[in-house]
Amino acid sequence: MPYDPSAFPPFAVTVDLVVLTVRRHALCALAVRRGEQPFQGRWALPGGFVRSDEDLAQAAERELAEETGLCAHDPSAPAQGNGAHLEQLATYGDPKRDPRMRVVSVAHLALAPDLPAPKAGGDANSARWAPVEELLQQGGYGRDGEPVAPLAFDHAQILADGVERARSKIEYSSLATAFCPPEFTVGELRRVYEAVWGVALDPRNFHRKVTGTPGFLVPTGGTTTRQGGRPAQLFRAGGATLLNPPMLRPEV
Amino acid sequence: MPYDPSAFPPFAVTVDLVVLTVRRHALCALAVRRGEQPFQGRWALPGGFVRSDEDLAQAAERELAEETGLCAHDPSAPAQGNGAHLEQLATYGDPKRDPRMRVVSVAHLALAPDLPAPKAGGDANSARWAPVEELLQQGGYGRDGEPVAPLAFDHAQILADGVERARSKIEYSSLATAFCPPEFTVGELRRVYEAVWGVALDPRNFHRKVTGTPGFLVPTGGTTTRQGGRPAQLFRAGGATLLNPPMLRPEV
DNA sequence: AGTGCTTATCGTCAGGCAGACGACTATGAT
DNA sequence: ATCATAGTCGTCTGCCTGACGATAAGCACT
Repeated sequence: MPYDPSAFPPFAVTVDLVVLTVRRHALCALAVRRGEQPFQGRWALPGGFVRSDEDLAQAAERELAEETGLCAHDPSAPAQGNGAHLEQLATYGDPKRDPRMRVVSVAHLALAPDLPAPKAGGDANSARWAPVEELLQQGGYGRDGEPVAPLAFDHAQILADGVERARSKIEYSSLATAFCPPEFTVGELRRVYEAVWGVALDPRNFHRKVTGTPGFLVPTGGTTTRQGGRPAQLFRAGGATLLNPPMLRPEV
Repeated sequence: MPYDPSAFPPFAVTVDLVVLTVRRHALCALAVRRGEQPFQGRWALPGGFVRSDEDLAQAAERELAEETGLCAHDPSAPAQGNGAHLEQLATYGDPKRDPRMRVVSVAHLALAPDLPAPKAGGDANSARWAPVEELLQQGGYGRDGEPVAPLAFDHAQILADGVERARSKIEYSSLATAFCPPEFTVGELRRVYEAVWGVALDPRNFHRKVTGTPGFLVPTGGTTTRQGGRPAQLFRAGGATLLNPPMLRPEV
C-alpha cells in the first residue's frame, strides 16, 4: 500500500530544554533572548527543530551542547564526567502555541552543576541563568527592579513542569548529584536539596540519611574546606539511582 | 519575518494509547490487530494521527473513545463517572520507528475499570484485552499455546514504559482507584495492587493503610458480598490524589 | 596562642509507621 | 451445623525520622 501524504497533517517538531542548575543557593534555569518574531526580545527556553535524521534524544543533546557546551550522558550510563543529566520531560502540542504554524515541542529536562557563563552564539547578552522564581512570575519585577516579561510561547508552563519534575525526582532518586561537581561534600549536596525545595534541612539528619543509604555516596578519601569550617569528606555519586526509602520533603 | 517552510522537516504526529485494566487478577492492555502494512496482522497499540486542529490530549481522548467508548476525564477533574484516567506518557521519535515516513508518536496512558468486550469498528477479532506479560514476551507462546508475535513498531517499549509508570504511580497516588468501578471494597482495591505489582499483600495491613490515609477513601454506607465471604464496606475514591506517606511496594 | 565563628560529624531519644500475625465477625455453600 | 471465604480490629516489634545536644576541626581575627 503506497504512502499517502494527504492522509495526515504535517507538523514541525522541536525540542525545548529546561536546563536547571543551582547557583548562589537558588535554583536557576537557562534562558535565551529571542532574536526573531514572534516574541522578539523576550526570554525563552533554548530549543530548536529536530532534524530529519535525528532521534529526539539526539536533538536534545545537540541543542544542549550548542547552548552550554555540556556533554549530556544517557541516564543508563552511570559515568558522570562533565556531563549533565538529560531526560525527556513532556510534549506540548496545543494548536495555537506557535502563531506561525503547527509545532509540537518535545521538552527535555537537563540538570547540570553550576557552570561559568552561558554561551549562546558568543553573544553574552542573549543567554543567562535566571532564578526560576524570577522567570515564572508573570509581569512582576525582578530583583534589580526592572519589569519582567513572561516567557515566550508556553515556556512558563514547560519550565514549571520541569521544576516540579526535578523537585519530586530528587525525593526518590539520586538525581540531586547531577547538580554537583564530580566530587562534592554532604553539605554541598544538602544545599542542593535546600535550593531546589526552598526549605532548610537539618544538617545532622541529612548527613545520617545520605551516608546511610547504600550506594548513594562513595567516599573518595579526600577532604575539602572550600565551604569554610571543618574539613568535609569528599564523595562521588554511587551506583544507586533509586533511593529507598526516599528522601522526605518537609511539609509546607 | 515570513515563515519559511523549508526551514524544518515535516513530521507526522500520532497518539498511541496504553490502555490498562485489571481482569481476572491480571494486568491487561488493549491491543488491536493491524489491517495494513507495515506489520499487517500483528498486534499493536491503538492510536492514530493527530488532527490539524486538535490538542494532543484531545486526540488521545478521541482515540480512547473510538476504541473503548470510554469518556476520559482530566486528572484535574475529580469526578470519576464512567471515565478513565488519561495522562501523557512519553514521546517516541526514532527516525526509523515507522518505515514509511518520519512519525513522532505521543504515547498516552489510560487506566480503566474492567470493561466488557472491546469494540474496534465492530470487528470483534481486531481488538482484545491481553495480559501485559503475554504482550511483552517476545516470540514466545501465549497461554493457549499459539505463537506470539511481538507488538508492531516500538509498541513493546511503549507498553513497557506505560506499565512501569502505572506500577510506580499507584505507589504514591490514589490512581489505583481508576482501575475500580465507582464503588468498590478495600479487598477489590487490594487485588488491583496485587495484580499491577504481581505480589501478594497482607489484607490486614492493607486495610489499615488505605482506611487510615485521609482523603483516600470515603465510605458510601453500602455493603456488598459480590466477592463472597463477610459483607464488605463500599467506598468511593476520595479527593486526595497524592498518598503521603506512599504505599510501599514489597521488595522482590 | 587564644577566642570566636563556621561547618562537619557523632549520639541520643521519642514518636510514628510498617511488617508479622493473632483473633474475631459475618456471609454463603455443603 | 459445619466449613470455607473474606473482612475488620488489635497487638507487638523493629526501623526510620525529626528534634536537638555535643564534639571536632578548620579559618580569621586579636
